[in-house]
Amino acid sequence: MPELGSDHMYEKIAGVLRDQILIGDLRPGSRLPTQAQLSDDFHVSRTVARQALDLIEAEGLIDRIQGGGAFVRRYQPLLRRSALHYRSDPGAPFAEETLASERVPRYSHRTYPDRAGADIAKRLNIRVGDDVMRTIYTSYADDQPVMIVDSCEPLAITRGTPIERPEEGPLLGAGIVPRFTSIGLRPTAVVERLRSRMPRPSEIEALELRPGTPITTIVRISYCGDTPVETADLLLAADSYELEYALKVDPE
Amino acid sequence: MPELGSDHMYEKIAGVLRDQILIGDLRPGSRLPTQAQLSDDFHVSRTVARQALDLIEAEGLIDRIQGGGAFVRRYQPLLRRSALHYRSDPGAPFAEETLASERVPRYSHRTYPDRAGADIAKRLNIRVGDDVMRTIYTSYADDQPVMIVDSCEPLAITRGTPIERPEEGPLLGAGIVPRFTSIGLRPTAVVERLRSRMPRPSEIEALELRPGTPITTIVRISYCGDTPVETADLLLAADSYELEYALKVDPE
DNA sequence: TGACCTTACTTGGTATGCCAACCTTGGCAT
DNA sequence: ATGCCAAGGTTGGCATACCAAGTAAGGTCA
Repeated sequence: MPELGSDHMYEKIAGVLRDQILIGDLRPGSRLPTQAQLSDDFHVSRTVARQALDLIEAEGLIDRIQGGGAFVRRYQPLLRRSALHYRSDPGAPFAEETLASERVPRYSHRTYPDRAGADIAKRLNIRVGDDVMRTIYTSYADDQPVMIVDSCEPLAITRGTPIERPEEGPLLGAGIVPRFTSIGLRPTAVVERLRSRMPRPSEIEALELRPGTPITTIVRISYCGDTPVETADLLLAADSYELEYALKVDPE
Repeated sequence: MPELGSDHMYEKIAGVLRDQILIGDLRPGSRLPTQAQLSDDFHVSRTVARQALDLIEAEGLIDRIQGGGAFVRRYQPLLRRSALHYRSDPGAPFAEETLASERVPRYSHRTYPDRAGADIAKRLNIRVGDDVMRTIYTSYADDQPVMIVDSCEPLAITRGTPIERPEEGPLLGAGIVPRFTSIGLRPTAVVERLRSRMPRPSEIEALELRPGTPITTIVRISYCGDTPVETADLLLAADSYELEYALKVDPE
């Protein structure tokens, strides 16, 4: 059935290494044979051994260090749960989900007033140029960047309220539900739209992505009834996250 | 600022081509310069031109045809909406979402009784070896495979009912909500857990994936109250799908 | 006009070779 | 013991070269 085991040597070598990695014969962190070793073992040139490593590197299975060797990559994703992020009680979803994986959470942010562009305006159902409060977060787990969030809230709604600046006050690090609830605008729905693809160079740099790592982009809009109260673009390193969506089926 | 523009020629060439593609200078479907052309233009060997193409191919930006050339890849994902799949009315979610993108839906399936393995048993809260009805779907849009679903339902629940075999009877192609509702077990919640990563060879084959295309795996469990009534493993071609989750925030 | 075939073009697989960059380790000196 | 440095090992970037395999286009033949 599966015609695996191509007649091309570089694919054959890659296949052997891939199998050893996936079977667990080669454990995470362990070192692969050197290129010289591989070319010896398989009776091919180093060129071909390198192509084989190129291949499984693009599959996200190994890390390569110039002068150092190739090593089996670890996979330890965080779990991002909708139930955690969009619950009512205050709390720090990101910190909790990071600690749940026994890793150290940290994030930085920058908040500033901005004007809505065409895209944001459409999402928030406001006019282009209208004032919004914009916050950009970078989240780290064990000092490794795992997520970047670019969030916008219409100032027409939040201006003058205690939550005008998201990262000030008692609800620091809390989700949007408790925040807007605190000003009497309890969110009723959140819509997330996601895509996964290979990253652009700027994204590779921002998330310090290694080769063979896809990213997931999420466009989020939070509603209170029919009015959008917040929108955000999330950028996640796909190898750092598993996403869980808990959906309630409405009764008729 | 962004130190884009490496000092390595293959990255430089890849950068130029990538920019032209992303800017839209090179339109989807259009042909890139030949390797010979590139090596001429940039004064490098064909080896380096090939490396540059290898790179943007791994990013999912181009398709290459031996003897034919390299072409800018198209991106036309379907939209998979939770609201569509888990609504109450009967209907054919996959057909609808495919037609919504003006493409031709088609799917094949195979249904057979099976025994639960450790994983399935745990998800369905039954014992290992218990009877389940298993159905494997392969869905196509314009004859291209875009999704594979491996679904299991405990026969302890469905045996003898009209929905024992999912793809028989009047609710053909319908979602799980109307199906289980028809036997008096209206599902109340669905949990989906997703991951994105580069595909294994078997997955590349099954979904006819091109290089640089990640996949998204979804583990789904459908509940009626606290009892799991169905579980499934979904495998999606990431370049064929955009996923939308509409979440209702529960009132305190 | 349509089917077929030849030919030039283009890409893919692989071998060699060379040097730069980087890591690792062991030895030396303080 | 500690720090520094040199040497060897290993990977990365790139040039050349050759042949196989596949495409595309034009010409021939029916």
